[in-house]
Amino acid sequence: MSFDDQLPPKTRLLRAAAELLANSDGSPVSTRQITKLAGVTAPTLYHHFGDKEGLFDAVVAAGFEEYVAGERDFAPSGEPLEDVRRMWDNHVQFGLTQPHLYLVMFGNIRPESRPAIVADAESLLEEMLSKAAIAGQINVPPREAARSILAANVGVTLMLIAEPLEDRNLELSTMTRDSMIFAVSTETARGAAADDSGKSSVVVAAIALNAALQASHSDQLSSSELKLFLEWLHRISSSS
Amino acid sequence: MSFDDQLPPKTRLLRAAAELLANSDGSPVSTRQITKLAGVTAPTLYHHFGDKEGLFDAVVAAGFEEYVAGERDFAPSGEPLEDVRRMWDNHVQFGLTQPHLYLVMFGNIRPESRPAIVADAESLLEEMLSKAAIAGQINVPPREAARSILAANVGVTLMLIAEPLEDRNLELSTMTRDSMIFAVSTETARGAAADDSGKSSVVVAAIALNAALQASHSDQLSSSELKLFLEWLHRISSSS
DNA sequence: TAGCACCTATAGCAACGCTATATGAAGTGA
DNA sequence: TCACTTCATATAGCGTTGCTATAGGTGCTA
Repeated sequence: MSFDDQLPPKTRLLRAAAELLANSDGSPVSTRQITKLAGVTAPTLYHHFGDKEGLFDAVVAAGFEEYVAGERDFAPSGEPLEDVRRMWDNHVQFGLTQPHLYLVMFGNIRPESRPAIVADAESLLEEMLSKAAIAGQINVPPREAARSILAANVGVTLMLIAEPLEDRNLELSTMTRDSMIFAVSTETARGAAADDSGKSSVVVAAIALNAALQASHSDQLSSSELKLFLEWLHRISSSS
Repeated sequence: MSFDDQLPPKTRLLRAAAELLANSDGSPVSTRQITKLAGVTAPTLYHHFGDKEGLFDAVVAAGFEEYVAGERDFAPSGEPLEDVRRMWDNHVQFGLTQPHLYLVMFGNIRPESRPAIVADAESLLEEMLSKAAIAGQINVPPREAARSILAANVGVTLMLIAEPLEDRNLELSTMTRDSMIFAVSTETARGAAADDSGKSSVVVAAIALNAALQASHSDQLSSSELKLFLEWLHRISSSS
């Protein structure tokens, strides 16, 4: 009926909220349910978390830790784009196993907590994409690529969550994933060769150099020189 | 204070709900607010719509009509993939101008109404993609392509909605859009490059950029800027 | 022992979604 | 014209929600 009485009320509240949130089929979870399961009374909740939303934020933060841990856990394969694929799949998997947590994290607009979470997820991806950029494997700046891929990843995951379980088709995920990665990558594992002027190769090289510079802290240029240099690089990178 | 008394209560309820939903900054809208603005009492709402959710569904349905109308309004350009681009942009625009409506439509899981809406949006896209398929312009079945593109479209739109208005960057949309379309299309308007021997370092990238720049006559930099830029490049390239 | 944070409980408020019941208006058939 | 049905609206109030004013314990330090 109630929770482990040894644990402090704050922890019991967190666990109770997480459990109820996970098992509620989309229906809202009331503070009374939570406090009853945790074996405490209302003011305790508000003392520790200020708000119902505050409690949920704490639950989400915990869930996000789990998500990030999942994203970091596998060792780099040496093939950055392959790792990006695994990060994508891990993201989808997290959304499907914890749909309610995921919805609070990504399916809502909550100007306070959401951008931070999104930014974190983005930088995880960007980190990996930077490696790909250094290896000259992508033709788009890592930051933009990360934003774009993450957006598609979120969209796919929400789509799958909303779909009834029986006709949930993961092919949507793999197809969209590979489309996005293919689009930003320099591999031309596609038919007809390319002719185009050297312009896009300039862009690729500029992006690669930019990423490499970020990673290496080269000291060949003074900081003021470097600043201007990077600005020019960016200008070159973002030419059409 | 109240709404046009000439209109039937049902219509007034719909308009009041739509107006309040549009102007509420994410905060929930109560039935009491709605009935007060519409100038009716509670049972009237429940007589016509059964439910608060029923009323909201009706509002969403109206909003969806508007969305579909927007998707259909422009005449086909004869270039199906170009039309897909415009549908994408229209979708994003709809989401940004009616964020709360959009969130109810796409950012939630509501097993009843959502799949129908999604299916409709999907078939609009699929219709257009079928034309592209007939013209041999895509290399993926239209249905799968539509699902995939729509998922990415939704993800991007939610991303943009969640972003604070001042640093909302539509480039995310166009880039993701073109990535998705490029990935499913048979056109290979892609640059060469991807020559690199695999070893990646600042030096290699700098050399590559240097060579590429020599060959391409990029006009992103003025001649004086270019001169200094190349000098720095050389300094970086000849570092130990 | 006194004082002081900290934490928790009792009790209850205002607002919420919703409804049992009643009343009015409008049409229909004899 | 009159009962009868049907649809639409209103009065009043139920149960639940998120939240809080207030007070009581508990364990420290002085």
